[in-house]
Amino acid sequence: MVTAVQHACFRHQLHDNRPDGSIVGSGMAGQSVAETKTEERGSDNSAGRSAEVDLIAVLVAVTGGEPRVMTLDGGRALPSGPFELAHRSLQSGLRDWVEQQTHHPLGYVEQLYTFADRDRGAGPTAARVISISYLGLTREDVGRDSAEGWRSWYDYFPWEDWRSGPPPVIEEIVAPALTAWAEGGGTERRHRVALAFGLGGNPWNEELTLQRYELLYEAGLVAEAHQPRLDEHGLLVPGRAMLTDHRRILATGIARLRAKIKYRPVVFELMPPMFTLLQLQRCVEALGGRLVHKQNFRRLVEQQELVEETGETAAETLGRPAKLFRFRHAVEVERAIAGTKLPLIRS
Amino acid sequence: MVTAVQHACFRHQLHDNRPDGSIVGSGMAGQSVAETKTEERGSDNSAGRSAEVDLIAVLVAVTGGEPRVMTLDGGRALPSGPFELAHRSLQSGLRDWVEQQTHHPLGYVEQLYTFADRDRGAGPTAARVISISYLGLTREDVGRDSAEGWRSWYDYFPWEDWRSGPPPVIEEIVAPALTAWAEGGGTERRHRVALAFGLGGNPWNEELTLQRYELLYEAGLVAEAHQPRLDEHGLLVPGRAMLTDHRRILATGIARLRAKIKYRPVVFELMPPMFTLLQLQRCVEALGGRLVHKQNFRRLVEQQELVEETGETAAETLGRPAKLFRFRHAVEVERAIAGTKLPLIRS
DNA sequence: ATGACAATACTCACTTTGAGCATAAGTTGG
DNA sequence: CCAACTTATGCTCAAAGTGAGTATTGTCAT
Repeated sequence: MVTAVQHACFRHQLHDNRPDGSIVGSGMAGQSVAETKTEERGSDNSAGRSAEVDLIAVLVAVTGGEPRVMTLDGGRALPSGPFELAHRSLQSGLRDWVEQQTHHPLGYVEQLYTFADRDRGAGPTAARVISISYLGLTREDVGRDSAEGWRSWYDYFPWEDWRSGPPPVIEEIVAPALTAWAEGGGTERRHRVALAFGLGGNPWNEELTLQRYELLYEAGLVAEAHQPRLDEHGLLVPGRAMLTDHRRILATGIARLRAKIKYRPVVFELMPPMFTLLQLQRCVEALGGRLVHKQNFRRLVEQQELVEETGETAAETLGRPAKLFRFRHAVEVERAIAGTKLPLIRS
Repeated sequence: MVTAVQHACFRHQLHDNRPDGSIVGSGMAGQSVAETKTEERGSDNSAGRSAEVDLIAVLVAVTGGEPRVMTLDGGRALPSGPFELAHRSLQSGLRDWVEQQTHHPLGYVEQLYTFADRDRGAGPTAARVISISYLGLTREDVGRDSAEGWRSWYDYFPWEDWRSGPPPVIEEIVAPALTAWAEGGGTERRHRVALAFGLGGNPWNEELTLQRYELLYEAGLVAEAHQPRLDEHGLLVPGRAMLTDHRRILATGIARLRAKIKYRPVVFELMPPMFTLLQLQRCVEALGGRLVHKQNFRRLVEQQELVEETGETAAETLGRPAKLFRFRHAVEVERAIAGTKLPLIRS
């Protein structure tokens, strides 16, 4: 526990929380703008008791060492559709829409977050919409009509890929722009920027994807399809835009996945039935946007008995042939037992 | 990562996931009942595009060493109300309802899960309802009109409190009943029961609260207010019932909180401004339902610099006076940086 | 054979945990 | 004031877990 207290936590007191529990404000004065942005951007009121409910999917696959997300409309939207009474459940509704729109079967799925504002996207007259978002993991079905909607998620967040060192975009564009913006916002704002983007000696934390996006949005540095702030500052951070708040939802999905692979064996949902340890490593690196220490990575995977040898070896082109492994599905059950990190008593 | 793979994970392929990512079925045949119970119990179809949206709160406090939850209606319901267009956001809507119904201010709040079925509670004619649930943490305002709706959450889940050893209910009632039920369900079902309840040599995992409840529900061993299965088996597991699916939502909240205190310093939301380390420990123990090793607990809290001395000591009645500490709010920011557990390269 | 390129094996120095043992500092009942 | 009790704090020790490298071993393309 203490652990109970081991990581980061943020307070929100009278303000809305972010999907990832990120910091919003600690009661200090000043950035009420920041604090109220996430779940409540505008929206006209009236009194009604029903709302339209949308289901949105962040469908992820990793192919060719790139993390990809399924998109529609030329990369501008995530698969989505309204929840209808005909749907058995939220998840089955989502599955219906995704399979219908992308012709891609959905495997592992988990709920991400429920948003209640679309103000970012719709005009001021837009009705209240509830967006229930899901994260889905699959293998890209190479060699089909697919490849169609799959795009590297780094197209949308170029500053998130640190696999070949700090992305130049940060030092060249993001950092200066954000720093300038933060000038007008007190220490708190500068602090948030430094933490999120690893400036001023702070280490980079790949899990803060959503916070970084929100910061950029708040600073008016990203444009979305419906709202091309193109000339406001004459300066925009690179990265492909999306409709309404789909890019925010994508950021939420990335953040969740980056955090989750660290404590649950979900990566395997993205791997083919058999793979080499290097392939597994590349997959993890693609998701995290960072390189990992090869030897230690293998040690972990093996000592945790997450995989088992298949007996076969990869027919690679270069170097010593690697053994092919398969995921030990048994761990799914075994690990259900683990979990705890409290300094428990007894045994 | 490998870590990426470190804990438990479950597959669901064509079935709905549980709020806590719990196991549902692994493609093996047999328990389709289990697999489809969570989010899709019945509900009549028609074609509509809007739904009623409810906000439900699991409001937690720890007083007198007991974890409490705020209830209404004589302990049969959680604070809740419909989301209306007049609400600024989901969270503010929730706050409005809770404060109006309980007269208790809401502090820390985080979204729990969105359910789409109320079949459990409402009759077959019930319209589609979306329930968006939240977890809230506060300090019980002792010495007010309050104390009113606060109930120990172990009233609802007696088998969850292991602070004074394995609860007798398990060996006496739960285990036999579940075992009998599992007989008719193949190895898989027996396995699930053993894992969830720590039978057959398996260790107890306090985080599986929701899975345990679901298992009991599936087995027809718990009754809810609207559906008092009282005589079906002539045997029911003890534990207070609630309206519709509120008890399930409560279980979801408990599970989430038990998991969260292990990696985020949220316990402090439940503590008074100043406290002794033993009080903090008791709070953690109350939540987890398990005892922790005192010395190691302190070591963790201190070495992680989660607290700082106030200089004062507690005016206790017994034993050596303890120092009073306060939470170091700075860690909220510092910890935002941490997070990673990948065997990263470089530094 | 010679390199190049990976896959694998092992080391080593710390750090982090799980479990206890030992003291210290008040309170309470003679 | 002393003995008995109760809780707070200090410390020790060994077993695991981690971060960073170094060394070897297979294969394929010259």
